[in-house]
Amino acid sequence: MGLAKTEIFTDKQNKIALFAKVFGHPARVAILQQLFKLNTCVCGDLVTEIGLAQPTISQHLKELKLLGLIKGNVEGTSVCYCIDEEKWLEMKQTMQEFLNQDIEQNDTCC
Amino acid sequence: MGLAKTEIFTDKQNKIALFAKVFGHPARVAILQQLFKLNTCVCGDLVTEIGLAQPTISQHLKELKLLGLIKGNVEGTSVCYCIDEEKWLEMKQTMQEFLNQDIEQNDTCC
DNA sequence: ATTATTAATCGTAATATTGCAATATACAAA
DNA sequence: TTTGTATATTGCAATATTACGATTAATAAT
Repeated sequence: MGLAKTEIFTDKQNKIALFAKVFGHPARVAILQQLFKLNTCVCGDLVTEIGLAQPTISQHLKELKLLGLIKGNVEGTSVCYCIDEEKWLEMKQTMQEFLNQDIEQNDTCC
Repeated sequence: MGLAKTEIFTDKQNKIALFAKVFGHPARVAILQQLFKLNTCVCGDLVTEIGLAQPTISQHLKELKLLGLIKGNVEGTSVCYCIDEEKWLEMKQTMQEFLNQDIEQNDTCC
């Protein structure tokens, strides 16, 4: 299979999984950190900064763009990518709600 | 390949990616939510609660256990799984540091 | 001892992901 | 218009993930 049975889960569970999945690769983590650091950034910078081939970076950028976490502006022959702050906030809230879960009662089982 | 080049990233970037990856499947999100809700929980309950086959749930539990986020206690013929609160806290701090990143300067590129 | 119950493991099919070389596209400069 | 520069797309090989049937292992109950 290799195919998640998304239809048996809630929208929220699928949403959390989708956001988490995109952070599940160190290259995408590194790209996002770079975009936060230098708010202005072209793809070429990322290729030299991170040690992956240009098509590979381009592919990772595509996934981040697909989720809406980043947006790109064409600027001559290069493209300027940056964080979509609104979407980032939405994602952050979804993830933090999940991370901040607390144990309801402690029935001392483990 | 299908193989991430972890050696070119920092330990922290790889750590974030590893934690995020385990949340990158709705079944594991659902399992964790169940474990938070009922602090005492056996694998069988999860199989009926979530709609996946027993071996599939067992496999997802294994991944969560491998990362240390949950621990299991044998209790007769069944196994009682629960959140490892200490590890969860460690993970939470790592992830929140990443999520709470802020734009450094705003060079109005996008 | 035999049988039932529960969870783990094995094996395997289907699909997804990662990475890159080669190529295409789009714009700028000469 | 040709040439250079920067990014996207295509195609593909290697590996990973997901899901589950069949089986095994371990304990409980009879």
